[in-house]
Amino acid sequence: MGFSFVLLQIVIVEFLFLNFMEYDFKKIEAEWKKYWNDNHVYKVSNENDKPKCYVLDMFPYPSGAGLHVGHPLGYIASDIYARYKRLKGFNVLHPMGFDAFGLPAEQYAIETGQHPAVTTEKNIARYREQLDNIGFCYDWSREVRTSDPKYYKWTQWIFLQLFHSWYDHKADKAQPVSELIALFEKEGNQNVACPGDETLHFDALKWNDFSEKEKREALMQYRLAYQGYAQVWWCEALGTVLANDEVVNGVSERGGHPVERKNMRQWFLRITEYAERLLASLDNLDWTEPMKEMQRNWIGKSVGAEVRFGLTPALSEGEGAVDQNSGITVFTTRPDTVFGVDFMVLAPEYELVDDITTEEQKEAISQYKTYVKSRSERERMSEVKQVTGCFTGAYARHPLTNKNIPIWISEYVLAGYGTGAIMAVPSGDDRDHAFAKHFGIPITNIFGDKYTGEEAYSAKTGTIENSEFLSGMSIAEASEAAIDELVDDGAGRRKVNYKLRDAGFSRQRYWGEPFPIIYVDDIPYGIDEPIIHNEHKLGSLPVELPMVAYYKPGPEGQGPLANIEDWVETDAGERETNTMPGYAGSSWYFLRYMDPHNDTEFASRKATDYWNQVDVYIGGNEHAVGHLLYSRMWTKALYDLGHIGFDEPFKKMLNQGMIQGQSYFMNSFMGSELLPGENEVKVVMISSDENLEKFKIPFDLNGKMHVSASGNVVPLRIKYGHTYIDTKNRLTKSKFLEYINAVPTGLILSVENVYWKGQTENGEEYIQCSLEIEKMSKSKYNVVNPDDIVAQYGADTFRMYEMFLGPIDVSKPWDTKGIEGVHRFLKKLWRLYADEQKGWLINDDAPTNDELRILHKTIKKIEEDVERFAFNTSVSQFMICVNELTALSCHKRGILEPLALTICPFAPHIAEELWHQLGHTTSVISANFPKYDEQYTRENSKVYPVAINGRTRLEMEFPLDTQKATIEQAVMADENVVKWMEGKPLKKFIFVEGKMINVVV
RNA sequence: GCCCCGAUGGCGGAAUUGGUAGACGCGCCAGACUCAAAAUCUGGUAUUCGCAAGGAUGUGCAGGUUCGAUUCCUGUUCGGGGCACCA
Repeated sequence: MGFSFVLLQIVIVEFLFLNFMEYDFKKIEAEWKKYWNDNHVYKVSNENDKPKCYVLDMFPYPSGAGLHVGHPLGYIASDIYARYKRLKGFNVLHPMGFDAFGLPAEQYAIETGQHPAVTTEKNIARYREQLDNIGFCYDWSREVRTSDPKYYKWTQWIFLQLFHSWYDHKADKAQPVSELIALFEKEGNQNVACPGDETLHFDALKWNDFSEKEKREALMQYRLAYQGYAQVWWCEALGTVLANDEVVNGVSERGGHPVERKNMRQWFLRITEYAERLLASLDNLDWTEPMKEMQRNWIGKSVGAEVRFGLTPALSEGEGAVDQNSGITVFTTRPDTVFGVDFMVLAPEYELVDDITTEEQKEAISQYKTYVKSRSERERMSEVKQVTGCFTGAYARHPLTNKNIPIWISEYVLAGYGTGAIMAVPSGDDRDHAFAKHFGIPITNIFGDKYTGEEAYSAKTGTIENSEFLSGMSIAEASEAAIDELVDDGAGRRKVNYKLRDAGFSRQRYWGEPFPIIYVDDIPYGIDEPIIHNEHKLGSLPVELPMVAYYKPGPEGQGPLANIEDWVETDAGERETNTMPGYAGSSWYFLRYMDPHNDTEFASRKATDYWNQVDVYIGGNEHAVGHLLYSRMWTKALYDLGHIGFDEPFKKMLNQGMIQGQSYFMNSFMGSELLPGENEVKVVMISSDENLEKFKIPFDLNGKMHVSASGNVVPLRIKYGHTYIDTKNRLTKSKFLEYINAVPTGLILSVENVYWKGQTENGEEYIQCSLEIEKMSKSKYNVVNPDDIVAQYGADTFRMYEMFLGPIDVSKPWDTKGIEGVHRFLKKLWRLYADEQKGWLINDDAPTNDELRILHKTIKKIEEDVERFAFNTSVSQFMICVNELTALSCHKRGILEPLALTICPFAPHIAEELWHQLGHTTSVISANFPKYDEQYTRENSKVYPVAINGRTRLEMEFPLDTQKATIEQAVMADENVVKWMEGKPLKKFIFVEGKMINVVV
């Protein structure tokens, strides 16, 4: 014992002496993080002569699971870019904050009683710690949190701007509602079509006669933030509205209660008024084409016609008659098919349905509507093979032929889509065709031979037949002619339709921004309006979210705020009890970073003019249409109203791919699972079907089988599987024991129950497991914490490894295979500067040409790569550079000082350490990025691949400025070329300068 | 179902504008150093035929355009993301 203690001491002493110049990333990283923090190295000023550059990350939602290795992928990329730009002489704004309102915190509050503000605070602290650990150059003095009253004060303020605005199509911009009122007083609304209700018409006289309520209701149809009705998931048992996410397989995720669609009064943003501008200005953005394409598709502009079908006399006469004016208007992109209409389909929610349904059909229609209430929009759109519907018994009148057209309802027509009604042309549309076949509705053929009777002819070529005056015309001609005729008859008009729908802006939740709205006699007013502000002194923002003791929903599906009577009731009236959705705060946060502590404005005009648009925005493409579209709309609205000087928020947009998790499942295992909160034992059989057969597993052992919907046995997930599984996806007996001891699985697991698949090379028994790539998420137990990686290898290795994994925009599973290589590279880099035994190695010898070539090529490559965001190839180049310099035993300051600067954006800690070791006293980030010298990057000859008939056969070297004729002569004279030509005559000689030579015979 | 993306060695990937497919790293194999191990270094490593020289094949699959295709076009399969209240 004593002996080995002495030995240990010797070893330690030896270790300390011999390794004093070792690459000690722990020490280095801790030291420089402290230095950066203490010296405010990353603080950015709004006053600066340098050109500006705004590099932004999508801010995270601080979830309880903490940051996982997938989050930093984009952050590292933007950090590299920000540091690079700073070294290149830009004043770089690179901020970070938190999207802190959201459903999960509230859900957690419901379950545990902890206030969302408390858990959010805690989660943010954790995120901050994890982010700091990676060494980002954020200016934390500019941090924003959407749940901070100082922040959401301005979210509410912007909401009020939208509430007090309308979209003026003549000026093509948002204008204050006050101007609209002035207009109405003068001439009514005859010159400003009403976006919310096309049937709303009034003159000045009528307007002035309107009551306050009527006026406000009319204005509501114009406002950019307005109230309307929308369907939500209503869960009777929980007494609450559920998010789409919380509804799984048609029942509530919590408790498995039934849910149904319910119409509720909601706030909306009239984003549809911006549809055309959002579409048009995409062309000028430096976004990826797929990203723009997704937005275009989401906006979904289509040109066609609106066609009005009248109702048959039977419906509009006699007792219980339907109003003669209430025909059915449809939108169609194919007016040319109007003579092929065999029936009409209304969305089951369509208002008129109950009025027109005949006595005989009432029961059937009612039953069908009940069924549809249980269906999500997604299901209704995607399950196309399943045809459902119901006949109303009523008929419409075809506007051109006067024929009776049966009116059906079906779930495949969505209420919020177009007009909520379609004219069905079975011979030309697949779904209409399937519907007609299914219900035996006779089909009119308007495509002649093209329609076979088997399937619809939906191609957009050919001529229209059997269609009166349209017969023989091409589709384009027929469309025009049909629209002209419909317009003449007063039965239709040309129409541009957008798939884009107004954005629902209400949530029946607690943890979100309260609306700055008070109802006076049931009329909603902004709290900045005189009736509230002057008379009741309630007008100041923010409307703070009150503390609550519990998070139960309010009466009739209202949010929890409805329960707080003191808060709801004010002198002026009742407060709005809904809160704003998650995207409210995130729609404008990039503006707040520019001037985060401003108490009097959301951001000063000076600050927004200086920083202007975000130069580079990096984030996941799951936000391609949601967040990015809303931000664009808010920016345009703020621009229209004169608050900012630009109308697009993000000049350049880059997507980061998702880092997926690796989940492991046992394929051959038998055990039993204790159901959560119950004493019931569920048998979990984990096996391939062959094993089920083979071992005749008693299904009825102690309880139920764990069987999926498809009837297959569900494989058992191994939580945090990556720490237990070997390289051949096997769980060995010892690891299995370790697993069941360490991880609470909720299972009764015992070794006796295990069916061992076989034995490993070492003779150990194992369970065969399978690997699945899934989203990295806490609930899937496949999350990898960056802290663990940083602790083991350091932040610089982690940063470079994430970049080395591949292009940032590609999704890939997380795998630590290969991280060693990157770590080795950094150690090798270090050894160019310092030797573990001999210490500091830098000398002032003059660099050789070879060394200079390596350096300058590297600088050039890094510059090109960073500018095009190809960081994976940068890492490769650094490796090549270090390998070559190592081979040359280069320890020269003239090479290694610029190299330290070049690698600084990627590995800032080691760069800072080396920079200071080289004798500098200020931060490496304040230095200048080295410039490459072309004389070292230019080659003067090229080894050309010579191909015969496109197949590379040999190589020949020529000086770069050699003429084609000279090369041709030399190539044709080469004996190898002659051999490969096999005596055939030369057909063509292709020479691409600097690339290749091809001899065609 | 609709929209968008992807598929290249055992693995992550490279090939930037249609011009030498497999850079760089991991893994694996062999060797050096070492009492030994770790660390480090050197060489090899797409498949296939061949002792070798060398040849043939090869970028999910089937076609097409081209002197030349991982790259462009058409179709198709599989995987991922989004589809409007998760963020």
